[in-house]
Amino acid sequence: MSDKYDALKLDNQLCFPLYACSKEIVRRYKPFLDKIDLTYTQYITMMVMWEHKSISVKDLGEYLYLDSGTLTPLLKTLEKKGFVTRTRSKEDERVLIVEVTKEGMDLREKALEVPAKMGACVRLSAEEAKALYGILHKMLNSMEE
Amino acid sequence: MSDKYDALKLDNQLCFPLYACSKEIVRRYKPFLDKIDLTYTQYITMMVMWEHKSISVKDLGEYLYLDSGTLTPLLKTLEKKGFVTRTRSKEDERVLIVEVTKEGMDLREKALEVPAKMGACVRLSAEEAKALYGILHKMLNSMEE
DNA sequence: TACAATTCGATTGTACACAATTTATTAGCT
DNA sequence: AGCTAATAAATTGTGTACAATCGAATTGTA
Repeated sequence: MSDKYDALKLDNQLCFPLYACSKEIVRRYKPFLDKIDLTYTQYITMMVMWEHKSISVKDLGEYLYLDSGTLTPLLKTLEKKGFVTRTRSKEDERVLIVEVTKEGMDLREKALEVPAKMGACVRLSAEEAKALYGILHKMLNSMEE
Repeated sequence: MSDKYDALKLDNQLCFPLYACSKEIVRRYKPFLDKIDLTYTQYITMMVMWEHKSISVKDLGEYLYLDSGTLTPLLKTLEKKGFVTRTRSKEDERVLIVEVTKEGMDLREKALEVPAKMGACVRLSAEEAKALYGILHKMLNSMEE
């Protein structure tokens, strides 16, 4: 019933459902995010912008677990769409400050329906959601070494 | 303490830690997978190949939640590396049969250490791992509509 | 004050992901 | 049999991800 290769079976992986679930959920977001002209990564970036208004690329990357290779082109796209501005810091020219524009803040109103609509897609009980949230954050913290 | 925008805060998202966790874990796999010349996606593809030996691209995609747009180039890479062959089915020329080669099966031996090494990276208790596994599979099932 | 080390963002290159379209083949229907 | 619909991969185009490297600016230190 069990052999030495059991640990290499897809069904026995913990990481694979995590990876698959993550992708499926992002796919579920797409129809709602299309309406406000954002991709999922742009959406979570805007979440940070809505809260912080002004932030460096470095700090943004730490919140989002993304590096400049991903953020630089993404922020240029958001700038082109008019949702953020990108300006070098006066105090330290190495630092690039990202700031949310009025259009970016206006988008927040339209984005309000996204979490509501998505909530209906992910059918988990309150206890399951809480357990999942706790375990994922524990994993993330343990991985920041 | 709470406002109408609470649902749009990164900290209140359930999907974001899922997305971040998934990426971080894939990043953790990299050093181990580099040793056997596979990316993470190629690794889970080989897991299916090790179990099934022979399978169509369509069935492979259903196991992995991936479509031909991702699988076609990935399988061509695995073919170039000598781990699989790609042949049209005699019964139905539309179907492409992927088969694992001897080199592909040999790789399984070298891959055995990967789950062992990764287990040490993901510091979860047995109960947490089991709960996570259950919740993720419930989500995946509920999303297959 | 020189200057080596560090930091920050941008760039480059590789590899996914997935929607949308295309092409070839097969199945279903009359 | 003839034609339409459906199916399976491949292709195209856009957008991440991330390692590695680069270049400019700043810091720490002798």
